[in-house]
Amino acid sequence: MKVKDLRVVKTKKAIYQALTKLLKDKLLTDINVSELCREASINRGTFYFHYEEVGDVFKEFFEEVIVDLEESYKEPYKYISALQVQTLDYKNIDPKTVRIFHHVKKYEDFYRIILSDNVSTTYYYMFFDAIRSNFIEDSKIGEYDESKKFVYSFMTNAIIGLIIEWYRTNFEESVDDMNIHLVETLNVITRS
Amino acid sequence: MKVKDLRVVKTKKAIYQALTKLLKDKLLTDINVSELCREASINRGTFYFHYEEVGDVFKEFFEEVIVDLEESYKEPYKYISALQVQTLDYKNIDPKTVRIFHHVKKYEDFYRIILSDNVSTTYYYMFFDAIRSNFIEDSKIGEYDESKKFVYSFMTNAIIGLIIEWYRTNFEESVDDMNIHLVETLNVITRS
DNA sequence: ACTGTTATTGTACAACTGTATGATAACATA
DNA sequence: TATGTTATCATACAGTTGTACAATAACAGT
Repeated sequence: MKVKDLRVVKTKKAIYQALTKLLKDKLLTDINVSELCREASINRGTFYFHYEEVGDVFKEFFEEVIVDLEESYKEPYKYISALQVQTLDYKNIDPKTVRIFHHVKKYEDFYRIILSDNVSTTYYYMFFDAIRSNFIEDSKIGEYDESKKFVYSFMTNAIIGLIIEWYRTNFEESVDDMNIHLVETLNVITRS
Repeated sequence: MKVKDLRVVKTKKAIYQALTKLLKDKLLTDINVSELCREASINRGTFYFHYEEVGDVFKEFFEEVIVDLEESYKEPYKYISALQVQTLDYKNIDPKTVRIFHHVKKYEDFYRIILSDNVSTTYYYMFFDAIRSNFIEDSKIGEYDESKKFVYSFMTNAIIGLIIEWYRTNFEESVDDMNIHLVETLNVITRS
């Protein structure tokens, strides 16, 4: 059984490095296949043997980011927020949502691309589905409640809404700030 | 002063009709400039005189859809929901949100494209900003409350989250169904 | 080491892209 | 009606795209 063909490993590594380098200077949308292959020193035909477009490579990047999102959502949370120290008002926050904020902050450079204008919605939906899956696994033990699917999509996209606003403020707020915004928002909603 | 150059009007009309026709058979992503110009019987150079890519034409389409969204959000609401007749439990729904659902249903064919995978996020953000603006104008009289911007983005994207789920069920639910989903979702959130 | 499989390369091709140019026709205004 | 402006067209060009093919080299299993 083939575990890893060294030729493929080498080729993909070259492509990854090339894309990483090019992304430092130009937008994902502005990078074309020829340029990427030139930078990676691989034949263009080889690229098409593995991918269809430049975005597919970025998609593989983002898939690893999504893995981190899922891992950090599941693992025991050891981060002590300054908020939790200061006051107990925030104790009833869903403590897991803050991990999403941490994750986004960690991969800030990626989310600047994913949430930017004029990129494919594919990455957005990858993000959406990942968060939504986490929410579902988190709330139900065992069976999936079909009737709740609108609730999950509502909550998932609401959180992404906060992250979009975060992105638009150039990620200036801290993770704790984002948590405060979430709590305040939930307060506004439950009060109406 | 030039109000409308007949040449431009004619050209754009041809492009609009061509794009409309092509969209019946293929995805927006699969329509290229050459094909569009061939269908519209205009010179390719003329296209580039007005636009940069096929998506720009669709953007003009969607801008009109957005105008309808804003109009229908503002105009006095005359639609009597079966829900409002049946029960009074739903009287405290934000009555204006249902208009968004009506609008999406009305332009279902458009939102099938906007919300589909692998299209530009540009249209998503146009939709997002339109709804968000409406929410803001709706809640404040006069000055804009900067501190509430996360609340607006949260609520806006939450509603779009419902619409994404609606899209994924192929818009099978009725507008009233969507209203029920919204109310149920808000109930779940306020109960937690 | 041998053999069949497969990834990579170079090359080629028709089609599309984005831009530029000059000619022409439609436009606006005096 | 005459004149300057500008949208459209035809053409051209270098570069990209997606695909195809044969040759070659790297791989996996016997």
